[in-house]
Amino acid sequence: MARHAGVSITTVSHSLNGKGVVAKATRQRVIEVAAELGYSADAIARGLRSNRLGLLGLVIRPLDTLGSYQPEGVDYFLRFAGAAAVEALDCGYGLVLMRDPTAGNAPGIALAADGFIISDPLAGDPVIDLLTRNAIPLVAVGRDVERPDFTAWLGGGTLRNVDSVIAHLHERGAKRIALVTGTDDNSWNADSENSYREWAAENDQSPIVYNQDERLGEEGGREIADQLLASDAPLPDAIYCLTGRHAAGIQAGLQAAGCRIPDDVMIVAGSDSEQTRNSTPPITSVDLAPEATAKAAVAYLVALLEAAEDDQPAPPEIEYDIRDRASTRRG
Amino acid sequence: MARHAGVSITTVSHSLNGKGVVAKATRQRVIEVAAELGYSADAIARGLRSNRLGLLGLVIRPLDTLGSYQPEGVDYFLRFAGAAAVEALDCGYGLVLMRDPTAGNAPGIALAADGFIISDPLAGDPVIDLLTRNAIPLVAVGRDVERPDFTAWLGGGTLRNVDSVIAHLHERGAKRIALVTGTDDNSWNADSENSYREWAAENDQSPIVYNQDERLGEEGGREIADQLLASDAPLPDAIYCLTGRHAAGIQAGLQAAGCRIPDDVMIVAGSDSEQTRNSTPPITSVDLAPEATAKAAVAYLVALLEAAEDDQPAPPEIEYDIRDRASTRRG
DNA sequence: AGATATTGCCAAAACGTTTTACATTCCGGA
DNA sequence: TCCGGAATGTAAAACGTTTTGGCAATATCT
Repeated sequence: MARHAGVSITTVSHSLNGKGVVAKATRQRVIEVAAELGYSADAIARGLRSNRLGLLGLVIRPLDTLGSYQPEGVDYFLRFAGAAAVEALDCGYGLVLMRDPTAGNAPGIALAADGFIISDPLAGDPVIDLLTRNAIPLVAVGRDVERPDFTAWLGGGTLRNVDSVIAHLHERGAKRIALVTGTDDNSWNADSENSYREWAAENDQSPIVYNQDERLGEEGGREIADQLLASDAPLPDAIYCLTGRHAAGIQAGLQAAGCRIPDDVMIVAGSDSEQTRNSTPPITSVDLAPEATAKAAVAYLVALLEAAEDDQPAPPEIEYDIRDRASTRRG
Repeated sequence: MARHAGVSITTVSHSLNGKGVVAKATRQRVIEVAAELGYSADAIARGLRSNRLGLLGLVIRPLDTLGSYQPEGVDYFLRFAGAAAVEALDCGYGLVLMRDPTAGNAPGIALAADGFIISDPLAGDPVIDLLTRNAIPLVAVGRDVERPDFTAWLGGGTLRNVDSVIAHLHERGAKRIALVTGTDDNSWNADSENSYREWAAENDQSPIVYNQDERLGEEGGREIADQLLASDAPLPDAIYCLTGRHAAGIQAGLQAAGCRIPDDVMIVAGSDSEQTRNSTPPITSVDLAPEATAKAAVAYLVALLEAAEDDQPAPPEIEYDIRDRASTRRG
């Protein structure tokens, strides 16, 4: 390239990057020759010098514990990943989806990313340890409940979802509201349960909480339905179930026992999915806005990477809507 | 690192990579010190030397033309991307989803990938040009119809889908079968239409073919329904519609005009999606097996990358199933 | 005219590996 | 005692950039 343009390697670099001092004419010529030759600087060599590859890593923790990366009907994460990849591209970065990079055979490329997005970190997440140890910037979606001083996370709105959902159910006439969470040790489960218990305490209701393994899917929901039916206590008149697949299973299980939805029991899912949209009746759900969240997370991370040390941006807020469906529409 | 272990940089490299000649004891010690320090070779520097980053690129062409990367209800591509990412990880690679790298502001990292997967290349696809010019190995899903000598592609089974679908419809009693394709200039559309026309010629049926822009989604399907209804020719008694969203729109459009599905017209979609699963009646569809296809594509590409020049592997075959639903189940 | 800036370019160092080719030590055999 | 070869380790080159410092040549000032 340098030979073709009749200048030094240095001048080529300066011309193409707009750095240094190069005569306009020379710069122009170099740019033309580069275009003609289809030349562009090798990203790896450039990365070696600058320690910036132009690559973001994405780790979706629930998929690590779920084992499968294609759980049927759970489209939240794939939509999240797709949207994140696109937003990254728009910011001039590539995005690599990875599994837990602390687990054994992570590809060497893992730690070469400029920054990371961790979706739903576990409590005291070792991935966050690894990254901070290597001084790699990261942004989390959902907080690490054991790391209160780590503030670069977004998605705090999920906390307020509990209140919105309870308000929604009250409005529709619910009196005794139960909560069903997953068992992953993340803030989505933990904070939701805490908020719920707070509300119960404030309203003199004895809390009704079930925790069910996310991996069990609809079948796990049916189990919860059985437990509710077998319980001595009367059935709640509304159930807030964080995961969509559990919600669909609970609804099916209750219906199988002759229980009418929404007239006997109303159901809300904390995460919209194909199952909640297409159950009969369709299940009212919180739309966690995977695309918007992903975009916000990427934009925030990029801002973090490109900001000066001294004026770090604050995490963006995200608003979630309730998709009002027949499972909470009485009469 | 070298200092900590009291050996030269060379010996560290040799020890960790199992190359060169190092005394067993020395190698052991180096490995221990590395583990203790949490040291592992910098992927970028290594990449610079070896020209291998451990990164695969994925370009999904239909999403480039679709404009959006999250078309509602089109889950094929996100499932494909997710599965590809996971399989890549299992093979020790990271996977980067990219847009058309020939279009302007591609991230520099684009050409640093070790190999590429191109899903549904266009005719004479410039992305394939770019990659071959840069000697980057690639694998396509679907062939480039203008590049008959390019053989590293899989998914030829889509050709046979036309036959299977027609056989299925015949079996259910269809006599006049219409075809609706998209307008993207790829082999999925082109080869399907060719196969259909061949079949029509062989069976003395005058072909009924509509082409509709993929981007129009269900609305585009309704338009086709209107055109069918407005046509002088009698309605076909079965429609094979390649995209799921068009199929759902056609079904809705015909139903709105009082046409009964499947009794008056049967419908088959060439690609399963949320719309085909959840229309009333549910639409019989070809399951394009995005996960299996993605896995096969990645495995094939990795085999290509790691094979010696002289024994290149052959592309794998993929089988597709027809999901038999009510839209083709008469009386 | 001589001193001092300014402009335009380049050589060389640095980034952290892998690879090649060579240096040292040690041993056994002549 | 000397030599050849095996065993072990290392120095140096190479990968393709960016960055730093400097050197001419030209322009500007006194």
